Amino acid sequence: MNHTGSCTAASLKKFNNKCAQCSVRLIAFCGILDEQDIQHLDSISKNKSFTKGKNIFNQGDDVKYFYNIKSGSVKIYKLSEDGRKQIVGFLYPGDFLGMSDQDIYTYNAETLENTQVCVFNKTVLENFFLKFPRVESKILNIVNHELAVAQDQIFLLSKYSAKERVMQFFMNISNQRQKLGWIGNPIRLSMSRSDIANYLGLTIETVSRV
Amino acid sequence: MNHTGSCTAASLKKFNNKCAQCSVRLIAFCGILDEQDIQHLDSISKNKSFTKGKNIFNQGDDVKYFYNIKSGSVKIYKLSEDGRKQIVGFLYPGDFLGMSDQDIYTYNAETLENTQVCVFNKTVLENFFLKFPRVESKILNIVNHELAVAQDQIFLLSKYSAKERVMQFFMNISNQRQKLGWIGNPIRLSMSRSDIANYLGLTIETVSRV
DNA sequence: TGGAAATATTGATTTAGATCAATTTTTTTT
DNA sequence: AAAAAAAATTGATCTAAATCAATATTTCCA
Repeated sequence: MNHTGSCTAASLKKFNNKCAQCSVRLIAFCGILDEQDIQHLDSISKNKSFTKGKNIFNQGDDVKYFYNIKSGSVKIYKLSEDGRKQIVGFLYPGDFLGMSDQDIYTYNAETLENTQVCVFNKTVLENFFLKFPRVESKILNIVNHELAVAQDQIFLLSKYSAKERVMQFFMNISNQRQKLGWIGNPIRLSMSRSDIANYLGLTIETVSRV
Repeated sequence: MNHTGSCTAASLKKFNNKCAQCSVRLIAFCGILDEQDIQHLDSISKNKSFTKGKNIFNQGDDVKYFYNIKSGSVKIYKLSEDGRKQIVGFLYPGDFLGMSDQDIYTYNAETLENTQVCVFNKTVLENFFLKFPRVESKILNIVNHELAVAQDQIFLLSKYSAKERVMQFFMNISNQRQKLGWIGNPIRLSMSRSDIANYLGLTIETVSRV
């Protein structure tokens, strides 16, 4: 065994601060935990990095981990049996992903750029919920928000014209950035035209035109 | 004061069994509660009936109540500023409705036929969650399922042809009925062609044709 | 039960956006 | 920095589903 340093439990604790100092803490589900309780969460989370275009998980895989995005962005998409693909959402710093109503992920998650995430073991985080039910309440609120966003997208796909869809997309991006406190101009989008078109239920040519 | 009967608390309790004997108990969120705990839920719930075509609540109203459907069916739909309407779901016995990510309902709920619901005061049920966190976990699972259904609908609206949409709709109805243990044939639909068309992002003429 | 109103079907025509195709621009690699 | 590859734009044509229109059928209610 390698002894490069000798630390007591107490002195270790003060270095165990990735959650306490996390840049997305206040906008993520962990924002409801105080300085004391965040240490518990810290002990069950791990940081991980993905380069651009990597799969975080795939549709059909067993749900082993939940994720929080720290930086970068992610597209989530579904594939049908015959290979058709539909992007059902874009996720940004502070967003939580990986939860499912089943034991398997119901969609693919792929990074749009270099992305840092915070990883939780599914079972361990679920046990954490038992100790801190307020955290599960917060997650419930987040999933309800995702549902509301999905219903808005249903409206868009069914009732909006191509022009309206693209306009709404930029409105959403703008609101998203405002929420993250980003005021960058000109706007640089992490997703391709092809991803935008797919998400909006249009072709790339139509998006270019409108 | 009117004394038509004198009951002790104990004798009252044995009549207080609408939840224990509820026909949808095993398929609704309350199914996870045992004979003991269901009594607590019973004491905070109230039955209510709506005739066909009545609003249970409207988009924009303050969220005061949550509902469980006991019998009948409900359509939930969103209205845009300029009056366009989009049905985002049909709900059946056992389904839970009224939860929102905000303090206001984000859609309208209207009965498709005579419908019996079970009503919970929002604040009271939220306090109940604090005592029985397993119930909130169950609700979280239900909302995750609704999200998965909404994402399937996004796929349908963006990638399926008119024929495929109508076929998928009948598949869903069929699965729904099987889950409720209904084997009725021929199938009687509670929603109009116009509702089906709206839900599937089509016109009534196209649904008639395919 | 009959007649009105609502709902559904079928037909003719139009159109928004898809598809096919040819550049042009941007990004990546050498 | 030049060449190659990838992504985006622009143009011409096509088509699935919308719209407009005319019955037909079902439901409602007096």
